[in-house]
Amino acid sequence: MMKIDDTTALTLPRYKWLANIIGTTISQGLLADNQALPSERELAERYEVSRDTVRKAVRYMEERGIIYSGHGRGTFVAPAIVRGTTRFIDSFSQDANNRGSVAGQRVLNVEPVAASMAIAGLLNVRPGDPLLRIHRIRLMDNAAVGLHDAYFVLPPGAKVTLSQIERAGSLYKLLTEKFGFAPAEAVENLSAGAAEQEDARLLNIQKGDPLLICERITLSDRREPIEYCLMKYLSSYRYKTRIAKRSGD
Amino acid sequence: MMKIDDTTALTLPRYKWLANIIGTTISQGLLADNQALPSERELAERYEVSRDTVRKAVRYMEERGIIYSGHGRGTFVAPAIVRGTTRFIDSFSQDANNRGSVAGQRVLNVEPVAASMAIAGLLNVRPGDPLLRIHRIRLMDNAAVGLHDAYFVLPPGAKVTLSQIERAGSLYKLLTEKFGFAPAEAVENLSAGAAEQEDARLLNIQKGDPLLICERITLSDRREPIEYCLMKYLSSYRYKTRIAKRSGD
DNA sequence: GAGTGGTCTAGACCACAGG
DNA sequence: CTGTGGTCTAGACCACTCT
Repeated sequence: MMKIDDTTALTLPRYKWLANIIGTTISQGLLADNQALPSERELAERYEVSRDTVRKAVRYMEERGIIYSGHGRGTFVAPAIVRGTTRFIDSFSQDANNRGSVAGQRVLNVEPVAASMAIAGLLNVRPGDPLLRIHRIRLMDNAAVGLHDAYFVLPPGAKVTLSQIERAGSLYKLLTEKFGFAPAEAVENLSAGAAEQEDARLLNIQKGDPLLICERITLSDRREPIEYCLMKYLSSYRYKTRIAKRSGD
Repeated sequence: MMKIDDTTALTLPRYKWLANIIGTTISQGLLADNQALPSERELAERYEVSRDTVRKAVRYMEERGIIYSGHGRGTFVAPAIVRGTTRFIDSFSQDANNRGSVAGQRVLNVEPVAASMAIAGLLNVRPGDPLLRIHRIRLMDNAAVGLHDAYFVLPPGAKVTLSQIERAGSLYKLLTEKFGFAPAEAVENLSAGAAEQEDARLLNIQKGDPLLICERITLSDRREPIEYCLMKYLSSYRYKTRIAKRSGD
């Protein structure tokens, strides 16, 4: 056995620790696109872990689109075009960072509301049950790019104020730390739509202009629905995503 | 060791074999949403495989959004709302099946073209290099729902005819079997846009109507770009996707 | 404390790619 | 033929959840 590791004295699993080392090397641009990595056996020896642990690190990075491997050929650095296209739940700020922009928001309204029949069905609560609604404009480099209309299922008595949200960098972080909001997975439904009068006013466009419409249901680690969010984005907004291998393996 | 298995005498890896058994049970509706599966140790014993093989099967299904697991709690059936939202490359026919609809197409044009500067850059070829362009209308239950304008990098001398495409159920299948086209991954870029005159005519809508615009670059197993496709869908079309856990693990 | 998933090891053999 | 990734095993211990 080795001494866990050097600087990252946290109890990080060894495969994630290894993945971080390799991932950092790649993100620093020290390895070219499609360049081969050392073989799994060599990595195992070099970092004093079992080959199976190396394989876990490799799979971990493959899932994230950082590297890919071919049977009998080797493991390689994924080209830049696919790196960083893996989506996460709080993807807006994420996306902004990837583009070198600054994500922002202007909260229009935060209020407790009673669940409508439509939303109650989606969130698995009874119509009339209390929800927290947060309506906001999303900004990118201080320019409005979209609208978010979110409805949260929060524990009774959870009180969120406008100033809290504005102080917090991330709404999700605030809800997670204060109210045990624990998003684990989300389902999104994208389509195109035309701007309504109100959308047009808020986004400073014309009524009828095209918008990217995204409906999202967020699920907890127990797969209970905890948020419904209706998002509308300007046509200049880009939603990047990565698609895995074919259905037949 | 056991006798591999009963009917599926193929040399399917044991973890996929196990995943198929469990997956079939779930898709047949024999297990309720969020119902707990037997523990990994029990599955290992029952199916006479090592626990590690069970874990591989579990991870395999987790990636596909079929099940999920919680540390110290157990493994559970993913709710129907998330099952089947994992996207694959040839997703159009896939989507159609999931909705109980029939995917179709009407090929407008298939012709060799010289790469424009814009497309050459994306496909990593030189401007003027030969590409195969396939322009078609996508149908769902015989109604037009979108336009696909695809540019393929194929081996020199590859000849594809209109009748071949119309006979083949899937264009991807045709290209894969005939010309070694081997898609492994794709990057998609979604946005909203307004219908041009030509789009409106083909889709039978008004100029300026909102469209869901999807640009895709498909990569081979060696991560070389092999297809660029510009897709435009009616606002009634839904693009469903699933998002994994947060960025912090 | 009992039971669960999560990590890790040290071997083994198979399947594929490339000279 | 050699080297690579892919599969599989039989243990071990840790970390978490629930009662």
